[in-house]
Amino acid sequence: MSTSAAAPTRREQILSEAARLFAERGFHGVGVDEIGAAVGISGPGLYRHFAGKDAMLAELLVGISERLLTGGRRRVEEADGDPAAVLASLIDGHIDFALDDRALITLHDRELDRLRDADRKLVRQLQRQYVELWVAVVRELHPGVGEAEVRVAVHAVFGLLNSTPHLGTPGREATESLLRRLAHGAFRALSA
Amino acid sequence: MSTSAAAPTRREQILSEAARLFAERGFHGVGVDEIGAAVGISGPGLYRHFAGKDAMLAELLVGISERLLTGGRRRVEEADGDPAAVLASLIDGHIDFALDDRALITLHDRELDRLRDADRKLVRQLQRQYVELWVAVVRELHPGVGEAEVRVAVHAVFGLLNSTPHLGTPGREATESLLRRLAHGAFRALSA
DNA sequence: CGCCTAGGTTAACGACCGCTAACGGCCCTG
DNA sequence: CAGGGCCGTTAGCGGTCGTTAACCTAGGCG
Repeated sequence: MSTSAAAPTRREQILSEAARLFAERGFHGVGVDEIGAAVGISGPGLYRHFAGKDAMLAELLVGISERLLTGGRRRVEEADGDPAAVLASLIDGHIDFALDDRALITLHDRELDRLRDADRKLVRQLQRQYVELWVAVVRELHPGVGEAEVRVAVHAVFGLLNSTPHLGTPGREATESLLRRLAHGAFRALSA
Repeated sequence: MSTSAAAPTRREQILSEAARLFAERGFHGVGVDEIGAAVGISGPGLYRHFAGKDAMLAELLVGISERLLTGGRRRVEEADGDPAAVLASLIDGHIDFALDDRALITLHDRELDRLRDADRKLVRQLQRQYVELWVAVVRELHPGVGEAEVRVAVHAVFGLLNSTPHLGTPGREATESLLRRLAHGAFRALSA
């Protein structure tokens, strides 16, 4: 394993707490003093680890987008040739991500506009590539449906899967299987 | 007609522009000067119409929640007795709302925590009642499914329908019918 | 031992922001 | 025509926030 670590480094602690706070109260609603306090240091001590508050948000959003895209690509390769299996795997992966990192999911489509231009463009590009993964496989499964409609449907299913932050989960397993069924049901209705 | 007006009053102008700006850059990311400039007056002139920035957000969120709930109740009454017709009507109504007032949909689940305690409780209560409308009718249609699961499904479909802000609509009619199909497909998969 | 680096601390600055104060013009009404 | 809301304006206050500066301490190492 390359990027996994047993004990989280200080940088990772900060990122994790910042993600939680940003998701709870919004980027502008959280002060650097609060982020520092959440990891036991106070205020400007954060600047030993990050260039600024913007840099934390940027690293979070770029990281999410990269992880989503990388995981998606791996799943497409693993189930190559069988579009139905690819789609099922993409759905499962997205559900895992949504349930494991609710805070990041929230940030992902909420605070994108707070980034500097370069970072925002990078994140947008990664997001777009991730969407293309889904669009390609869904188009294989529903050849009669136009590309624009498929794109809308993919975004809509993202909205469905990303709704997890709003609900008090009634058991991880049950939620997982329920979301899976709902997502498949939505796609199934595409060319009905 | 009681509340409709031909020419928008200044208050309504302000609310409309504030909604747009809040949705674009977040509540904390928009200054009162910007809101004023958007309606042609500048800065503190807003205080002739609202007690403060918080009051604008409060009125927006309470207004959305009330309109959603009122519209939902009306639809339940109109199609009384036929659960399938009620659900179809609720879905259509929610789609209309999502497509007509994207900015408000965005605010609705993004800036709730910026409200004063009393306002937040009111909005939460209205939201909960609206959800209950959906849960009741979906449970009638899927008697075998537990209440917690139905609630999750309803929230998930809200996420699906509210995904409209993210996409560049390819024609209002087409988007409307597409979202309708996806939502029905998701619910259909509930007890499969 | 002496020193450098890593990772903290507190103080303070400059910018911004929400809001109030004080003021003025327009228009309607008696 | 006098007066009073209504609806603006500008000036400025008080607080907060991101960031920098200056300083301190512990630990590894030649």
